[in-house]
Amino acid sequence: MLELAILGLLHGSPLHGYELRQRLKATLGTFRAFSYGSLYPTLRRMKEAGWLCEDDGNAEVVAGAPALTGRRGKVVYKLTAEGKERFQELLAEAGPTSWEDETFGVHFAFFGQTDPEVRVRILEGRRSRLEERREGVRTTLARTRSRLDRYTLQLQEHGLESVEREVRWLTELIETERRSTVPPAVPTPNPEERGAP
Amino acid sequence: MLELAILGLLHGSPLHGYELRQRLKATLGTFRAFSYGSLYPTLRRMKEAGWLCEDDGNAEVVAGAPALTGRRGKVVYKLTAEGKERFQELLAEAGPTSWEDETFGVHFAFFGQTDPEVRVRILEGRRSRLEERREGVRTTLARTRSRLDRYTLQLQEHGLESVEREVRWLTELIETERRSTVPPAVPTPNPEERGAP
DNA sequence: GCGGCGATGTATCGCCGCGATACATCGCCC
DNA sequence: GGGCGATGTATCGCGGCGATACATCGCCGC
Repeated sequence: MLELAILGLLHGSPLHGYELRQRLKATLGTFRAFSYGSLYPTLRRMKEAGWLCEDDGNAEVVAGAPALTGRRGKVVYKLTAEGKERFQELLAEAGPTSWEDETFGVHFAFFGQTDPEVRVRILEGRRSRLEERREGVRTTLARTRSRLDRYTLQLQEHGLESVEREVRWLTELIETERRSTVPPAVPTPNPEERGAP
Repeated sequence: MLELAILGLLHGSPLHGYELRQRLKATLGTFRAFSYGSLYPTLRRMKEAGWLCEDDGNAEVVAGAPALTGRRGKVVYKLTAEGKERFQELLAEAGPTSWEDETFGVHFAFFGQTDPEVRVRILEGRRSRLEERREGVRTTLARTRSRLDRYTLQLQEHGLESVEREVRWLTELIETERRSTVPPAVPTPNPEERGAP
């Protein structure tokens, strides 16, 4: 998850750890913080895996930063070719099957780097998982409702509403995505039915 | 966090691991699952700490025979006196300062076991943390809005709305809590019922 | 000039919880 | 009478968090 985020941010421009974290907060801050305690080890791991390498010395490509001259021990990372591959690979993957998994958020943040079909697929995947979850909660809630005390019940219902809200959001997004994917009035007769309803 | 949940559930009646997990899903399922991978180690830790003990009513003396090659019995846990203390202690604590911290949900689920003042304090604490967070997001969002691409922006805004929604929820709860808390020695002459469930 | 202090910057440690996995027993239905 | 799903206990590796430890930089007051 963090891996994907790093790949995505570094896809724009090379960055060093601290800066990376600022970007992380700026782009994903609403649902995830990512402390240094995970950032630095992950960077190291990724470097060892070959997705990243150090961009030392000459690069002044760092955009929008104050007048920094990289003379200190800043370690600037950039993507390798394998890293870019890996990024696309991860982006296109549907992401794990857990409803708690916030990897979706990271996927979503980098939707700009993907094709429309992948976007729709991922949005629908996320929605399905949430719907399963919603049904699960509804079922157990219906079965146990009478035994739950007031607060537990309120908690469950609030949670349920959150899930429902996100499902609605996703549905909107999917529709928008579909609408904007409409083939631009090409005179070609529409021979191909696009998969899932 | 899981510790608090276990304490709370065992406060009702002694349970064994599997059952505990079912309850966990039923009462906290909307925001947390708690796998066995955390449940069993936590139980062990808590037992060692003295909050729990085994509620093994019968037949423990048969230790001599090496013949029991299988036959793992259910391990039923119950709270010790210290465990009950610990529960109250944890319940009354305001819970850590992180906005991601879902310990609040566990607190809330066991509000029935606490006094009204503690409830209000915890609700307000949670709300404060969310408000801080909301302001932080708003600020960075205002500053970086123009540089963010469409999807990132949408993500941030959705997240922001979620936070706002929860703040509203909490505010309602606080008001309800305040209203239903009978202020000591204030003879308000308005006995009208508000139709609270 | 100089001393403090907050922002920038890299890095590690211990803990917690998750998902996967392994293994064993029970009970019900075909 | 046997298969299979629910019940049940337990462990492992890993990803992420919060705290912490150090450095350096740049700006402020004095």
